[in-house]
Amino acid sequence: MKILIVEDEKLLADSLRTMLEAKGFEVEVAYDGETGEEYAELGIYDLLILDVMMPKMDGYQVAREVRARRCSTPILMLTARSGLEDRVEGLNAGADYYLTKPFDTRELMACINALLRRQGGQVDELRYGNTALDLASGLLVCGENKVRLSSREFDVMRFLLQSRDRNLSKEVILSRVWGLESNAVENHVEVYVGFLRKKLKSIGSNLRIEAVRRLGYHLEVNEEC
Amino acid sequence: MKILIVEDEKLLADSLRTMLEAKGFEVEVAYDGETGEEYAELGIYDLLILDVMMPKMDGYQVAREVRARRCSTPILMLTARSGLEDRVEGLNAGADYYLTKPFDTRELMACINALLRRQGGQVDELRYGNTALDLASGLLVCGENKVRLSSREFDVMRFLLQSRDRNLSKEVILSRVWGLESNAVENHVEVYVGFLRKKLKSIGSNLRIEAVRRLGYHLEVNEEC
DNA sequence: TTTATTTTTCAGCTTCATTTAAGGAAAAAA
DNA sequence: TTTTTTCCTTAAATGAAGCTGAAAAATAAA
Repeated sequence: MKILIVEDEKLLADSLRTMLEAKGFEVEVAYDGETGEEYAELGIYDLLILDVMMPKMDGYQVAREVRARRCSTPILMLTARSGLEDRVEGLNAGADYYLTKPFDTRELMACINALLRRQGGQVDELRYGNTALDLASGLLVCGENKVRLSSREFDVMRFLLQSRDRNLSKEVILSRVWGLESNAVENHVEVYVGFLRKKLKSIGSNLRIEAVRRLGYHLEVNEEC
Repeated sequence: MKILIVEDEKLLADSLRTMLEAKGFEVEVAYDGETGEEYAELGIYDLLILDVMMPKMDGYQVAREVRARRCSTPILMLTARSGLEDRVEGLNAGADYYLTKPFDTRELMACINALLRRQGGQVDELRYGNTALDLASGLLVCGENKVRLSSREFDVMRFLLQSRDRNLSKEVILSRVWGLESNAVENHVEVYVGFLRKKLKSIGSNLRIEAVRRLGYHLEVNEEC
């Protein structure tokens, strides 16, 4: 699970990151609204945590922009302002939850879990076609047949499964799986798609990873199978 | 949109109902937890509003039972208890939002909208006639039939759909789709219009790309179809 | 350490979306 | 009518995008 924190106070941002990483989340941080929006719109996160009070571009604006771009990642708003108006504005801007500082760790975790649960985060396997990816064991299962996926293969497969029929560009897959800072190249995606195709075939899956030139990859259920 | 209110205080329940009905929702009320659970598990509601403090079966329990039955309707918890423990318990019981009384009407509406918005499942597509272009997958859809568009075809089709009945000269299409710096020629547009016509026909679309001599192309809905 | 596994790099190969080009059809102009 | 212009269609050429196998490098396991 990948979380983006948009927060200008480095101290708070870093303590949040530490806490979430301890809970097993992958975390990336943007220290201002513009960068935050840019990252968020990649559509590679499972959750956005936005601070409201930030210089230049505040959290409301980020939320509105992100939603205007039809990006539907859940948004948790975090702020010291506890007024009614603020809560209403936050929710109307596209946030899914509004939490006021100071907040308790358990409360934050409860919120995050509630939001991810709805997103489908609580499931322990991803199914599509005749195939399932067991999230706990990292096994790709089709009937009696199973293969073990390496960690990278697993990440790519999960992203494809989570995004179903949506088209994913290599760029997006790279930033989601290898991370924004990584210097991985597009051929990595091609190679891993190759690995996955081989493994899908080996267990008799009816899933196909289709390439659409210039646009990316997407999963499909192959009917004649 | 259908909402179930589970609330034992008749006064509050009725005022909520009135308010929500005024906003155009269909509302049903259960005055105790057991009835509430029973109704909720029908799975016919778009949202549950649960009071926490109720005789016999409280809101937490209702939420837990409903979730245990794998019913995923969004739950809004409503309560006078504002303690941290309560909020955490509510969220962990399966609620999606926790609102403390007394609450403002606008805030409640903002919450409800936030929850329903998420429920709606964002689809972004361009519709016209009996046909839709799914922007996420790049598919051109007409009822049961779909075709995949190539990257160029997609760009041209999107531009045509965005401009609806307006007339688009080849020059404009070229500069918009191929870019200003490109050295593409007008025949490219002609060829791609040909491709799109073929694909539109293949899925039984009633859209037609009409040519107007010297002026360009525009989309039309063909009535006799 | 050695060995095994996973990830990255790279070069050559394949393929198919796009481009090019040319001839035909239809409309407009002369 | 003939000529000219504009649009349509088809088919072949091309080139960039994607695929693959094998080796190198990195990482984990024994």
